[in-house]
Amino acid sequence: MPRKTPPNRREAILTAARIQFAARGYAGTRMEDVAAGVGISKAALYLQFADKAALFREMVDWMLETRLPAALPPELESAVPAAQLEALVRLGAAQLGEPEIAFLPRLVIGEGGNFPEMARTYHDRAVERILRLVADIVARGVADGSFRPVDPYLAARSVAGALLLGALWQTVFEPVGAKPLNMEALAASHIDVILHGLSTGERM
Amino acid sequence: MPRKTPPNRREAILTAARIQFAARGYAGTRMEDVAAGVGISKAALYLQFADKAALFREMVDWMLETRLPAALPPELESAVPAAQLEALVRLGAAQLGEPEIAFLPRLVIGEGGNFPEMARTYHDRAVERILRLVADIVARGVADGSFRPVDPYLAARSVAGALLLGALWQTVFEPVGAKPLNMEALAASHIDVILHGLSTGERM
Amino acid sequence: MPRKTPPNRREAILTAARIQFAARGYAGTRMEDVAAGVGISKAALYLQFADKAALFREMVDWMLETRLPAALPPELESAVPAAQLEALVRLGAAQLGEPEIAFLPRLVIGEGGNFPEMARTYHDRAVERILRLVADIVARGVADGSFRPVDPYLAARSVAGALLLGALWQTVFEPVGAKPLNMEALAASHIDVILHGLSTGERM
Amino acid sequence: MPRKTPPNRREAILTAARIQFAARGYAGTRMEDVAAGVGISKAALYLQFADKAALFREMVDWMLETRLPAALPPELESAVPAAQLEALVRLGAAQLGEPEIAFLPRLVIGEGGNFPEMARTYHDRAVERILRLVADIVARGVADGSFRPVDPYLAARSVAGALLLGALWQTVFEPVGAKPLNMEALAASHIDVILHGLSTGERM
DNA sequence: CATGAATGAGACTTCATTCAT
DNA sequence: TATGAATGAAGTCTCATTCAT
Repeated sequence: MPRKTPPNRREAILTAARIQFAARGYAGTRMEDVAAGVGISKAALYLQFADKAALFREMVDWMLETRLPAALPPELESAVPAAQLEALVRLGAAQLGEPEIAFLPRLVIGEGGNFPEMARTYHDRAVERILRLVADIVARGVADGSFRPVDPYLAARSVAGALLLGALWQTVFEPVGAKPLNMEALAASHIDVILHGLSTGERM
Repeated sequence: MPRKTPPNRREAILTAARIQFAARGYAGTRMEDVAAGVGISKAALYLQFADKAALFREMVDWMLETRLPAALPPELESAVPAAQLEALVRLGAAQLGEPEIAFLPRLVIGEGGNFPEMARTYHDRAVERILRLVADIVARGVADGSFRPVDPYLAARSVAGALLLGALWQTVFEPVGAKPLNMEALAASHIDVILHGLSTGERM
Repeated sequence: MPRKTPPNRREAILTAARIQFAARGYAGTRMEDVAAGVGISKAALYLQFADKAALFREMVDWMLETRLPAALPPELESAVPAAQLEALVRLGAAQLGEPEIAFLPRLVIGEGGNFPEMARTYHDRAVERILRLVADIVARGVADGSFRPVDPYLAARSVAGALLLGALWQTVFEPVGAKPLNMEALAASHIDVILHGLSTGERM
Repeated sequence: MPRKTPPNRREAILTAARIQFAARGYAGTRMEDVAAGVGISKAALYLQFADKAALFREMVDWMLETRLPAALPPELESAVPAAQLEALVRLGAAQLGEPEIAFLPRLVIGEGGNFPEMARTYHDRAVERILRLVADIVARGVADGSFRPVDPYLAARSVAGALLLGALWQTVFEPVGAKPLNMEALAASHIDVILHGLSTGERM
């Protein structure tokens, strides 16, 4: 019926693709399912995307573009490292607590082997960026004496690891009956441990 | 060609399956690839395993049975909690540093959605067991005053998270060009941060 | 190649299926053969039928629906039982004389073991109905004194048996060299014997 | 264990084959099932029979050789045609009432298309022989004036048809819920109808 | 002779992708 | 542009048949 393709047609497809890929993985998702999710024909998908792999890749890219920026808070520029770290962990936990975002790490981990460029993109734009952000904060703390002299980039893994674990817990294990994990509580505990672990003790 | 089935035929298949599934994921692996990996015909696989899904599940179970026990060290029963934790993290890092084991978390994360029982088994036998082990050590430390009063089970995630991140880094991102991660160095740094974060400061 | 599916695509497939199944039986028929018979691809069959078994079952159902009604004559209501019986036998012989119909009993007999529902349907819709029809006529003859007091339902088997034998003769034995059987002659002889056997002697 | 093949090994296989083929048809029967029925290995079957088709054919031949002769009674040579016919129908009904024999017509009808020689053999040795036997009796009756002047060979179909119908009823339709058919009662009714139909009326 | 183990060939199905309307 | 219909390419699984012991 719509003569002109609605301008949001692409997004509608990407959204349907996100849902299907998140639920069934790349191989388990049929183009027909995605089409049905949008309410259009299979063939119409190919008017917007070259093939299934392209749809998958562009969906991941789209998620990185539209959802990730929100994860990088520009406003706490001036805070002390400890406060910045705390805010960042809390923010990350909140983001990864949402299923619409938490599925991404899972998907990248699972399909990365068959989509190297995608894994690379995800690494560059999400993982590396976040680790770098954390590492910078840690480095600043070390520099100003509020943090002990640790390797910032390695320490960043100590910071980020628990959040990744939490996200995967929710998407992989809770659906099969694992005890639900409260991401906020995890964040609070993690912040407590991490900040104690990093701080020199003078402040904080 | 071979006369009597070598007694390790099953294991040979499982090994080939491990390699293929690790490399291409469940859907990406063709039974023919596995058979070729063993040097037998496709049909011979079905002499040992009911179908592809069974082969996959049994491969994961087999990994859990044969590789996991080594991860639970009985010898440091009597050590102080901090020492136990340190040993455990070092051990975990070493284990997850080996590609033959590191692929498992990746596979479970990626295929868990389509193999719920497998995800459940992995959760029960690996994830939960390790978290519980760590949590028990932490609890003991809290009890004897060497650790600050933290929630042991949440803290266990702070401990395990970095190792998981390291394992996934190696299997997911290093193959696509990410900077190699030295698991030993990560373990050392993580131990430093975590023990500082948990300890009361009197000892250690 | 064809643009719009001809509206008779389903029927075309069913017809090709009839021919193949009649010629080779269920197991002996390959979906590829059926597809080739229609001039389409194998995959196109699955657009219309869920699987091979469904195609087989629906072909039999379709035959029962489209061909059977013709075999059940509603018009000789008012005739005397003997005349009704004669007409019915003649009609049955004519119907079963056509190869496009005669294969059905053969197929049901041969594959009924593996397709119980089909056997049941065939029994209900063809066999039982015809036997009942004959039995009713016989019962009417017994009631009006033109037939001897026989068990109508058993006598119906005496009536139908020869026709079944004739149909199977043509489909099973003639192809391997048996002496051809003239169904009309068989019908005439059978009518003679049967009517003499049933009648009281007053009329006829 | 048995060093020498037991002399009844062939028969044991044939018996197992009979059971399996009767239950599942030719295609539905796996050599493994037959072997399991005998309690030997699949390979052992090939020591006695060239291949599956040979086993099938020889099983049918074996049935014809061992079971059919019993159907031809030598003792009523001297009886009147009517009595001979009655005895023959009763005997045939009794034979076809046994499942171990009744499956044969069904099998021949179902698989005859794929085993022309078998169909031919069955025709020659069973069908034709019985029809000829009946026809001879009828001819004798016609000759001695006890039967009306009918075509003996066609009339033989009137005689045999009901029995065939009865046998197929039992093997094809009773297993799917059709009302059980008492072969003895059918025989009695059939004899009544047929003899009345054939006889001149003077005797009998 | 007997068999456990192996395999080649084949059949069914699925699905991403294309095309004529 | 949108789509219903079609298909080629694959992949899983089965099973009759064959060896080496």
